[in-house]
Amino acid sequence: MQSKNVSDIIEKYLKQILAEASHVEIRRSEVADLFHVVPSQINYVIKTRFTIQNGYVVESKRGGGGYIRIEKVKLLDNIEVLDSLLDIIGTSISERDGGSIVKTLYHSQLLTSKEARIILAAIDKDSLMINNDIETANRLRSQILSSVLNHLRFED
Amino acid sequence: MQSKNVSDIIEKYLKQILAEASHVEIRRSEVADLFHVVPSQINYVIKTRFTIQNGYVVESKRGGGGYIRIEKVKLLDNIEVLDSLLDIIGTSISERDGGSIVKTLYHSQLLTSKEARIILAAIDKDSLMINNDIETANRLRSQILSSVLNHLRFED
DNA sequence: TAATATTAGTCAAGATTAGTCAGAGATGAG
DNA sequence: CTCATCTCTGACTAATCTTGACTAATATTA
Repeated sequence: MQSKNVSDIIEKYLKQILAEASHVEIRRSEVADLFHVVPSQINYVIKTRFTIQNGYVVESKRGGGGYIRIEKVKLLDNIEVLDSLLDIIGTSISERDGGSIVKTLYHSQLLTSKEARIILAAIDKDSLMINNDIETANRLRSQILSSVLNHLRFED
Repeated sequence: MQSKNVSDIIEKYLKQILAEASHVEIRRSEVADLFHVVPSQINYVIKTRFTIQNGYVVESKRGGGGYIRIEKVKLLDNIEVLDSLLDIIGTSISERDGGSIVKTLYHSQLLTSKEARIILAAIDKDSLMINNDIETANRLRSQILSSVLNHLRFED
């Protein structure tokens, strides 16, 4: 099962480092040079293979001394509930349904009551209303809830 | 963790002092000489890394005997600082400044690390971007952060 | 008080990184 | 063979760091 494309090879290279260390910090252009590809391909590899769903957290900085840092996080067991809730959230969700999602998470003991209240404050109608546009608020609510749920997959 | 730029190194130097003392007082030109940079780079380091968002208060004096003094403030002792943060949030705030505020709240033990990560997920650019409009995202971020901070203020 | 010396502040240009996006190219299933 | 999807490229964009010329405030000296 040889890797047929460079993206797979770069992925393997990074994961090999991550097998021994909890994180890896690279200079984008150096890794691109190493594999004789354009720098933006590194972004492609990261975007397609080091997602939060797969248990990776990526951060970066531009400018002098810039870097890309990939961290491997430990995924929790028993998170099927997150996937089913993510399906329900979809691309748009009402305040009422969003509140139900948060309650479910609380009752599943994935959130404390304080954490639940923080999220409710964030997806409140007043926080998300722009130009009195309910549909936009619903879209934003789904984006925020999805992002939060994806971060609940792991523990620090 | 190789700080490849001088600003990071100067930041680390100052924070090392602040880890032991509640404040640090420097002569700008001396620190600039120490790291072989122009004096105005010290201003850059302070402006980007020792803001009130980050939990620091800076004062200075020009002329003979001039100095720059950096003080680490404690949120728990200073309700006024929470007000300052709300002022800074205003009606629009960047992802960077918003992130700094959340991290400061965590370091001040007003948030657990999980609570901080939930908020960071909620105010992430990807969560708030609608129609690729950064200014709208900044406005939403300020609304969400204000809501959460006000919630924290009236809690135990 | 006025002139001079001694500090720090501001700002914008240039350098140095990473990010985005649309389109071209490659691959594989049917 | 064709279409859908994945991979790869490069032009353009954005963020961050570094520098230095100019400005402003304060202290000292004449």
